[in-house]
Amino acid sequence: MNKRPTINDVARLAGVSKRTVSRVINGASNVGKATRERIDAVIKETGFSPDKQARGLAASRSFLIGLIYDNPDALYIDQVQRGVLSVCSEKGYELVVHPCNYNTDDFISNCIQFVSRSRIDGVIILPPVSEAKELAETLREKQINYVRMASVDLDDHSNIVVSDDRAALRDLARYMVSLGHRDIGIISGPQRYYSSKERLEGFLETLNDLHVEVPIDRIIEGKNSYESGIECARTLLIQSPRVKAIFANNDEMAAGVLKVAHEMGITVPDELSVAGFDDNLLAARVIPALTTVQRPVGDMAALAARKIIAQIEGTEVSETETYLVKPHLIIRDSIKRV
Amino acid sequence: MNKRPTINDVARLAGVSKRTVSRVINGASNVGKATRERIDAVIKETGFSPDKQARGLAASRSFLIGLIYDNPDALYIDQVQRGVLSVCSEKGYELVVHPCNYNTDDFISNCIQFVSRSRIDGVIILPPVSEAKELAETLREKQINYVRMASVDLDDHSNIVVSDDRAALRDLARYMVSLGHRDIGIISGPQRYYSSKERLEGFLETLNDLHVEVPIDRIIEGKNSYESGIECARTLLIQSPRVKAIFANNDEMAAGVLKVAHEMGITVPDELSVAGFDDNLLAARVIPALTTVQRPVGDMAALAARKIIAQIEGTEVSETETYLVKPHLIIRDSIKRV
DNA sequence: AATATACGTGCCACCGGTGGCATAGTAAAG
DNA sequence: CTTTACTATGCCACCGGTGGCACGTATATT
Repeated sequence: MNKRPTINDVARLAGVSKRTVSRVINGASNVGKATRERIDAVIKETGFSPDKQARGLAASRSFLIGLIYDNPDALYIDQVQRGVLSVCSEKGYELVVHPCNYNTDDFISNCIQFVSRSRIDGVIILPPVSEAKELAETLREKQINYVRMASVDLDDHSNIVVSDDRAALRDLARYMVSLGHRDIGIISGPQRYYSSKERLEGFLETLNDLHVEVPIDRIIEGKNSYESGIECARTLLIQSPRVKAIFANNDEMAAGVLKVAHEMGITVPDELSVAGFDDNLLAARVIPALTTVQRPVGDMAALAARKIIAQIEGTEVSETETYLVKPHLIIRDSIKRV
Repeated sequence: MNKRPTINDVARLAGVSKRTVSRVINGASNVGKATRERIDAVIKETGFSPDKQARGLAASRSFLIGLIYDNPDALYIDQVQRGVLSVCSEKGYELVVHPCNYNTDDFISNCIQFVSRSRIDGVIILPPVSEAKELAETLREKQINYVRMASVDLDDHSNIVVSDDRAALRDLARYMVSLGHRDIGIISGPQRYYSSKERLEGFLETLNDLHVEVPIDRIIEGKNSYESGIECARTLLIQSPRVKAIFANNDEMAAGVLKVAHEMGITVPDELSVAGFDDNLLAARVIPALTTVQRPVGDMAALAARKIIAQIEGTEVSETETYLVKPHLIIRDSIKRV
């Protein structure tokens, strides 16, 4: 077809200079009303929309937002993407995804390359990569805009959105105890991650307040995978057969617990209660459906997107925009009163 | 820190014109060996890498590949993204995601806008959007590069990658019958999708060859969701209690069948066998683990990426590159010999 | 009435590359 | 020893916008 109209076409048709058209499309204030209307009309008529490449080249911007992660949970990623995109598309940005490998040496330079090569305007970093102190420092040094999503408050509030996992785990602990549970086992996440630590501590802290003891041998550190859940559940249930309730650091591992219980002929939730975390795809599908904790992932991601765009455009985030969101308990069938 | 080096810096340092540097970074053949080496050295030394924006503006390219989809299956999307990215990053492209709403009126213009605004070099279209004839036609008209992923061969082989669902379903049918199943029920997918039709037909066709009848009232059309699976399973199992095996069009619905069986006190696989499709996250986690069909999604996506890049760069895809891949049966615990 | 201030607009350079063409240098052909 | 034919390289315009500054005109100030 005929080529897309450019700013020059619009300028010619409206009988003004391209500079003025540029002002209009950027919403500059100092344009005469009549002129603005004329130009708007031409824009509508021709279907003109500015070329992001050219705009980017001239203004040193790309209208691209990067998403950096190293997370196996596809569902989580998907929710994040949708949340970010809902904001992006409205503001004229596009989302470029960049899964990476957190454990390689060139991980940081890889991310920097990614940003600088495509002139990405800003990046959103997902856990657990978001916990990498060094990455954040490098980005800050290079003056690259970033926002982290995390479970702990470890940055300026304009650079982070955190879910209060600890508070959610307090709720879960109270809930379990209120149902009469005293013999509790835990399959924690890797303690090198803040998020896993937060959850464990929030849980233990509250149990402690309620005078419920969890002997150290009833706490097993898992790796957050289904397989790891199976392994840990076996160890835990053999080693401490009196355990009547298990909290697993995520739904994947909780599913592993269900599997092992089934193998061992233990009925859930009659003989054993199980709680997960994430409200994964699995959670509602598994039998019995898992009682778990749901983070408002999409909302968090949208908030992160709003923050990064605010940084990029230099508009301050409104003070009402918070940085802390609280996950909430989803009660299903896997926990039963003793 | 100090700004990124530009082509001008490299040219100056190497004592040549920027045009020659441009030739080197584009792998043009007509550059003297000595010159090339000198330039390469400077590039390495300075860490120069060409600015995609500028390159794009000049050459009318963006080095961006778009991914268009309207698919609720996060796991599928995730696998696709990883597959595409493995090829992209190697060839210097980035991936821009664009979930959309297949059912809105402006769906097509929305996609076109997406492509033209960011000058996306080419798009990969996932099912079920990939079945939209009109979209493909519009793209072709506008000379936008595209590759579709689908379950039916409905385009030039350079524009499509198809998984042979029909063949996979033939295998599944043979497998079920070989295990003695004769009383088979089906929860199909929406028949307006080719993929669902292909699966149903492949399955029925083979059962027919093997002289197994499936009465029409044992075929129920579902909507591919878990909830729909539950609903259809209820109808089917109440209406035709003699059914001893069910094929569900995807794992989500198969999980629904499992749920209903559990509710009704029917043991799977002892009293009822169940098969799914997709090898979803659920498949292995659910109890009993689902026998299902796995498509090599990542490989298909990588192939699609290679095809789209070949189109963009004008290099023909090697003839050995096929367009057809065959899914394969994953045998787990949900089907048992009668 | 003269001067200062503000506003609306246009001109031109520039962002960092690529395309087309001109040109110098060198090798092959006559 | 020319003429021809390449090969290697450079020059300059251009892609489609934005930034900085100058300029003309209208309004406010003294």
